[in-house]
Amino acid sequence: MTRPAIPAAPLRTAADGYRKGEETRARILDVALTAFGNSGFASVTTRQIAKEAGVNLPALTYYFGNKRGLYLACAHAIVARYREGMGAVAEVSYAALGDPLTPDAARTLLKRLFAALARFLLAAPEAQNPSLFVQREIASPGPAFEILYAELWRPGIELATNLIIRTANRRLTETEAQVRAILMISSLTGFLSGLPVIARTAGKADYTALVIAALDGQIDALARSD
Amino acid sequence: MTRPAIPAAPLRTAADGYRKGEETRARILDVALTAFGNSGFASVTTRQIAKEAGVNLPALTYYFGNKRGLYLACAHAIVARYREGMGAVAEVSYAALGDPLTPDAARTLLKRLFAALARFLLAAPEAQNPSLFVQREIASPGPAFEILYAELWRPGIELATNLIIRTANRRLTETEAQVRAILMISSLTGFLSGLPVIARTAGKADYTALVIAALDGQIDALARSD
DNA sequence: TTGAATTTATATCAGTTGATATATATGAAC
DNA sequence: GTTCATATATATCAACTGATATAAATTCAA
Repeated sequence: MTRPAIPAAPLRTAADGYRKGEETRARILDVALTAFGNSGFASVTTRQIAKEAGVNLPALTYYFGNKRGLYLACAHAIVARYREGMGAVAEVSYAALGDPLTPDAARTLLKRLFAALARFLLAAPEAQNPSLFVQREIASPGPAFEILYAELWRPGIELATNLIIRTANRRLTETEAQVRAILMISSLTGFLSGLPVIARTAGKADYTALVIAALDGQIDALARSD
Repeated sequence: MTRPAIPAAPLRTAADGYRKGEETRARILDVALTAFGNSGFASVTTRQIAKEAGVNLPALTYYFGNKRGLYLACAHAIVARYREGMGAVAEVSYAALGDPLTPDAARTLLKRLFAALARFLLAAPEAQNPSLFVQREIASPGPAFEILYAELWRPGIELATNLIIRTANRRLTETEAQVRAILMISSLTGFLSGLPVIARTAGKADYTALVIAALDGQIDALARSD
């Protein structure tokens, strides 16, 4: 009983105690994030991850308990990354939803929100796209479904839905707005999935600007009463 | 050498010769389509498919050579299903692209195309969504990438792109139009991925009508010159 | 420097996977 | 009814997978 099932490593910070372990842990997590995100839970073997991270097999068990634990750690890391990249912008919208909101103001917030999301997602290195991980887990629930659904998917769609309702000047059902919210978010994540394929034929344009322009157009269309 | 590596079954029609084999083959393919579509190539074991289809393991080898062959057969079946469901509508648009086309006419065609796609995709039983299979293969290329890319993805996006260019009355770059095409198609496929999750909280509304309405709104927005 | 906790490495296990050799059953043609 | 291609079933293999027991090495604090 010299070694606990899941060591206390995650509980320590990088500052105190053994630092090298933290680096190894981070390296494994980074590799796993990319691998799982691109290929899914079952397609990736623990040996692949270990090899690519430059560690041996038991290291994964040591740091993350088991494959599932590593996968869950990836999910938590993704949530943290989203919070870091989108938390501020989302918070502004959340706060604004408390008070009454003119359609114009809501529209501005919605545009900012989606522009931020587009920038956040398109900024990530192409191989390490967090949205692919999330998409996969939503499409066919795996070990990390609950986390990603509760921490990202649901609140994200709820926020967008509420903003859309306040943006449209004609009355809009909760369901109608929700459908539009999901369509807009999905368009972004789906675009990212296709991006590597697009870059095959078309050159590398500044897709961020183009995507934001297209989304702005969609948001403008919400307010129109036809 | 009594049995060929891949038997001639696929070459025969259901009408002549041994019919029972055709039915077994179809049953396996149907199960595989659902399983692969929902969980991906690696997550599904041949034993699962065999059990669910009510056959024993070597039957898969007998009819499809190997797991990869079965997966490819699924991809071909999906292409055929798309052709069956969308071929006519797509053909009309293709034909119209030959002649000059007013923005209004292009818009009508585009609306028809996307309405047909929405109906086609949302009509499929929720568990057997062909777009999930395609999405997965595009996002992380597997054995069936080339087929699905060449037969579905590329032509679909090309068609939508050309119609969008003719719909927008202000000049639109090929790339700009392509981005919009991918965003619109992705929104649909992404919506489908999320549908089972949505049905969790919200009841089963008539999403088809709502989705088509939203897409129509997006298409109308294309023509506006802001 | 010593000593204990942390971190890495070796060897190996039991279960699963895709695949095949082999045998038997079924159906159609003559 | 005999015959041959078609179709299904049994048993088994080699490779791979996730995981662990075990030991060595490293790191930091005292």
